Amino acid sequence: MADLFLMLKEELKKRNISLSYQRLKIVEYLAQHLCHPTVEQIYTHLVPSIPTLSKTTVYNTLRVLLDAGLVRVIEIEDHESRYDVVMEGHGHFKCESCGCIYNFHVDMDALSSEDLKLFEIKEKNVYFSGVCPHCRNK
Amino acid sequence: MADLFLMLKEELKKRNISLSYQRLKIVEYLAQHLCHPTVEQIYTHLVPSIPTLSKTTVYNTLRVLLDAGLVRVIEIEDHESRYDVVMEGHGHFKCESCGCIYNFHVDMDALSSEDLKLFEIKEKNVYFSGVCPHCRNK
DNA sequence: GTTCCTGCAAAAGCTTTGCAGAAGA
DNA sequence: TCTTCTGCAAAGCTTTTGCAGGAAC
Repeated sequence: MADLFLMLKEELKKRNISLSYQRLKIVEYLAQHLCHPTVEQIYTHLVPSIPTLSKTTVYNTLRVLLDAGLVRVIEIEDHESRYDVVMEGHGHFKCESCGCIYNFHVDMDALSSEDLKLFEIKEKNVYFSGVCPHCRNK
Repeated sequence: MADLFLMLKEELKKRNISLSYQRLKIVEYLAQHLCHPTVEQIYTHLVPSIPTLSKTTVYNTLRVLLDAGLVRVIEIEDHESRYDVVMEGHGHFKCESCGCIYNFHVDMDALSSEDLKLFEIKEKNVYFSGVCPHCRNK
């Protein structure tokens, strides 16, 4: 993948979204951790280097990115939202043992149904769950 | 579809889950409203006929049904859980305008990926969103 | 009598809102 | 200066837990 972080910065500049230090760090974190972090994870990871950071700012920033269409929310039978910065056609697999979320390729175009021919489809999500290879080997 | 309500009652009896009046009504509601109700919807609908009903009981009952494998939880970018009593291979479409959730047929077996060959897949969910025909015509 | 079910009240957890002060243009 | 961003505190929501009273067997 080309540098996702740079691409995101570019996109933000294009949309006139100012890039404060906090926002920069959050975007950087998202670009480096494609495992779909929760607000909690982002916050916990960044607080050591930005001691004044608040969760409100994490929420605010994610909301801004969401409105700009740069991230997507996914919720897989949790009551925490997770944020996804890669938008191409892929599904999400959640390991019920370690809780980690993996991406896998899905041909979203092939995924349709006669039942929906009169529907306007704007978003397609595929969520699997089970046990990942790492946990199976234990 | 054969009578889903009777089928569910049968399944509950098989599993030795006692069927109180409250539980009976909740199961009946689920069987009659396949549009994936929230706890709120179930509660609001049943309270007039069962004035002493509490949401705790709705939660309790759904938990029991969940543990018995008779319902499934779905969460589509809401912070409310919705409950699904039909287990066969189908996806869920949420209309972003009216909020209603529709089922549509998906060939879940055809839906897989090389990426997951080492994973143990236990559940497959397909969530679409967009605008339903009814709302498009407004 | 023992077990399970109900439902009030309170707590817990995630997210949003109000607002004042700080930072940036 | 004027606007935007930050972050504390508090509120809002959904869901869970503790527990006492009640129903069923």
